[in-house]
Amino acid sequence: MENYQGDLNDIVRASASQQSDVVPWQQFSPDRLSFSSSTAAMEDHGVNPFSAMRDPLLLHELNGLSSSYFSSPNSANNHHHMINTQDTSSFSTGGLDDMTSHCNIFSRIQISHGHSSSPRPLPPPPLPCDPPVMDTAGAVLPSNMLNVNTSKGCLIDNITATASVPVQISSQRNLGIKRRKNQAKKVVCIPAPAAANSRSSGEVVPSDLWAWRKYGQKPIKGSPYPRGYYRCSSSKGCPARKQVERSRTDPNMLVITYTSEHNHPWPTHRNALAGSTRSQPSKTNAGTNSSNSQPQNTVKESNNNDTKSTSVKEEMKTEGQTYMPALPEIESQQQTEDFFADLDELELGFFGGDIKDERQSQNKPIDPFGLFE
DNA sequence: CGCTTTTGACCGGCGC
DNA sequence: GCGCCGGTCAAAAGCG
Repeated sequence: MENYQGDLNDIVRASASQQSDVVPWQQFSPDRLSFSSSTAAMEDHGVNPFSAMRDPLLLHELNGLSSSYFSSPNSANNHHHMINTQDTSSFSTGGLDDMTSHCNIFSRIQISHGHSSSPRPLPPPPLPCDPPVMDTAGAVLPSNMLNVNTSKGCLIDNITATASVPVQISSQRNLGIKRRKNQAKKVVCIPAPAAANSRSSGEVVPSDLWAWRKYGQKPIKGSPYPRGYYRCSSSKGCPARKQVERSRTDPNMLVITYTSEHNHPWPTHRNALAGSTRSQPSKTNAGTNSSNSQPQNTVKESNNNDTKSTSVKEEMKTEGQTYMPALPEIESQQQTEDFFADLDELELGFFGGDIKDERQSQNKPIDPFGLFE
């Protein structure tokens, strides 16, 4: 079985050898910053005190990533602008490959909210390779690196249709609901870590502060890459799920689909690693986790100039707290955004954070995925 | 011992 | 109604 086509090992191998084919990519523009992830699909969400928690996935890691791999000093003040929410319906697969192919693999990150209710104008055409953008905290990212996509029923290039299938939150099989309908999902496209980040099996799974347990893997029709199914193991009964798969069009991209939300605070520590072949309970993560019970996405709000990033800024106010429920002053959209508010923060994490600073202060090479440690 | 991953089987939604 | 396919379960094995 280890060599069957869908094995993530193959994914890794493929990623190492393949060039991106088509990567629908959306250029960030300052005027498209707002996070409008609210959707009717999330109405049943209610107010979850934990919904405002940020998923640290990639957050700290990509902080480091960004600062490590993109060292261009210019483009400060743009970090908010790098976050873009869009309707994937506006996605076009054309004309983007070149851009990405010219860039560092880390120049492409997409984050997609699952909503398409508010069609948005087509984005400006992407530039071949925008210069890196540095946030005020010093994180550097190429301006085309991150794409926040809000669309229920969105279709990111390589996201299979299931990512867009409306689903509903439910308990699992015992309720006879295997496909969650009308459940908002958030799709995050990140540069796939190199094989060096792989598990012992070669699987590439970026780690985050949540504890995820893999409960399944399925080959997906039409995709050479299997999809891994993970659930939150930090707390029993936590409905949070995520699916990890490689982009079928760009093996260098990892597509993570988040489903449901955590119903518990951030884990103060990861679950026991026994039996785990995780890529890295590494010093990086382990150190930060063990010494700090709060998420590492302590984003420094150093730039409030952009009034469009309401939700972003609101989220950033939670800095320094173990977790923070949705703040009351958050505008009407907030409640419905709660679900993926944490994921919204992911993007923020790309542009700032303590970890990066720590790493920089230590003058250590940044290893966003624990690849090189 | 408790956790993980792996993997085949099962189940239900959906399209035809 | 049937078959395909995606999502989940659960047993087995491995790891710390």
